[in-house]
Amino acid sequence: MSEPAKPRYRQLKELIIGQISAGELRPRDRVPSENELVNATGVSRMTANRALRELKREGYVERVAGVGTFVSDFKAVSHVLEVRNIADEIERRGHNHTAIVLVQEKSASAPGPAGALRVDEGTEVFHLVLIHHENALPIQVEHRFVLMEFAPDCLEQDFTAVTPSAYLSAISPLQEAEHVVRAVMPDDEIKSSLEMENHEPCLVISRRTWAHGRPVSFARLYHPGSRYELSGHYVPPGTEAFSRAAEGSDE
Amino acid sequence: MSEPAKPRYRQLKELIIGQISAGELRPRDRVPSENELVNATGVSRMTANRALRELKREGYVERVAGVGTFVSDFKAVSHVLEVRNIADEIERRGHNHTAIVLVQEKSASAPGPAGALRVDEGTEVFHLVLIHHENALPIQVEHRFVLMEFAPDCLEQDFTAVTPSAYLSAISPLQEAEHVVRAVMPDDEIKSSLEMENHEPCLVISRRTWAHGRPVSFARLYHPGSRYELSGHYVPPGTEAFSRAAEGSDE
DNA sequence: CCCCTCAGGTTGTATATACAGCCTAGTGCA
DNA sequence: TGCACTAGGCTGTATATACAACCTGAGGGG
Repeated sequence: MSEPAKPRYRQLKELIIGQISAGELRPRDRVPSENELVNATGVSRMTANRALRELKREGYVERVAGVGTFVSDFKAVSHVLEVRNIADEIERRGHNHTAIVLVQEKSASAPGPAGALRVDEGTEVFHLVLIHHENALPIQVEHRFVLMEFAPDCLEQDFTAVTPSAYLSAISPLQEAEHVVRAVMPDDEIKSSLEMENHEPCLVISRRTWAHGRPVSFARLYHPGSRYELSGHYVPPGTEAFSRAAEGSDE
Repeated sequence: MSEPAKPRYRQLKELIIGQISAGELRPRDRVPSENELVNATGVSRMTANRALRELKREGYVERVAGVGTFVSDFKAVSHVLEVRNIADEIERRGHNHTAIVLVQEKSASAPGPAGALRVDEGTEVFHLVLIHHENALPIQVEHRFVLMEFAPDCLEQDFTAVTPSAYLSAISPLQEAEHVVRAVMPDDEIKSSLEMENHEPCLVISRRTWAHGRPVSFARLYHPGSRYELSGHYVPPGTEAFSRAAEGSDE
């Protein structure tokens, strides 16, 4: 084996995860305290603390100061729909990304985007429409609305080179995002842009990004429903559950 | 203020996040090393280490042993589509959840589920079909396939009382899940079960859960596309980005 | 000119120690 | 019986120290 000896705090974590996984420790059971782990395994308390602290952050256990550490009721069956920069997404697949800009203008915001951006209906915002291609196959139509004060040079950008998502991230690197996923029937414009069959449904991801504590950008991302799948395989930073599952695990 | 004095590692984190947020530290910029933080702020190196280690886990910075710490290109615009137990989901909204069991039997697995569960086509698996209601409105059709060896008493369960998801969690509390989201046109059975209009599309979440290092359950969850929305507001444990955004942040 | 080596800075881990804050259980007093 | 208090265990944080592993860049030898 190519085992350069796992660090001790990791061994401790895996020991405990193993006991939980094997049923020796059941939900709500008490996990050995830091000092008990010190006595049992010979590590220092700080090492035991790190192991338990990380297990807590990962959802395996809950800790109460003065009381103890307990196995979580059930590890949150988690998630994972990471939708970031479609260009990156495509690059990761080793494919080629190109984009066509259909609309790049100032316009009065419609009720939907206005509500999402928390501005009055009719407020001028930047409006973008792009078609993203993966190896010449249209894969996403992006309708985006951006607060003018947030990105004043939005009209001068070349969004075939840098996606709006990447551009906005560059302006304010600390963005949070909300996503809403829906299935709809596409209108004719979307349908032809994505070269879709007649009665094929469409997956719409509405994304709102926040900066400085308020929404600054709202986008509707249209995908051909059956052609493109959002896979749960990608592991966002900090999500360790999936990497464990992926790397074979039991030892 | 009701400030019981934040711990120093937290102050350090907020200091650095503040500098990134204000643009003083830009993506790819070098963040002060642990020792520099020690000299600058007077904390011990272990405290600086903890601050930087957590910032790394949260996606703010990247660290390279022997080189330094650097501001992330952009904080992964993250995610959040948490799909867990639909009953819990409905309860959280303060509504009433009921379920109808249409199918609960052993059956030979079709190619799709067989592939997902990594068994041969035709292998006998438990097959469930349920309709979930939120306040008498049909909200989800659940087609589920479970490995027989994993849940031998699957036929005796009353899934109107405990959802399959909760039941499986109880059997093996440590489950991981993958999700794939697609939009499709429902077949007649789904369409009538969900009381859908004629050409309304359908949101399908395919979920595969893992236990003991292998897939044990595969489900297709059908939602009426336009009636039900998966909101990104829920904050899963360990996702600190959203809670920060929620609690007001700048201090 | 290229390659090797080595020094120094940086992260990653581990330990021993210390104190604060929280909670529980039990003691003792009224 | 019922209440107040306390001792002890537990987590949370902080520090000082140590060594290993890693990377870069400078310098020297071929």
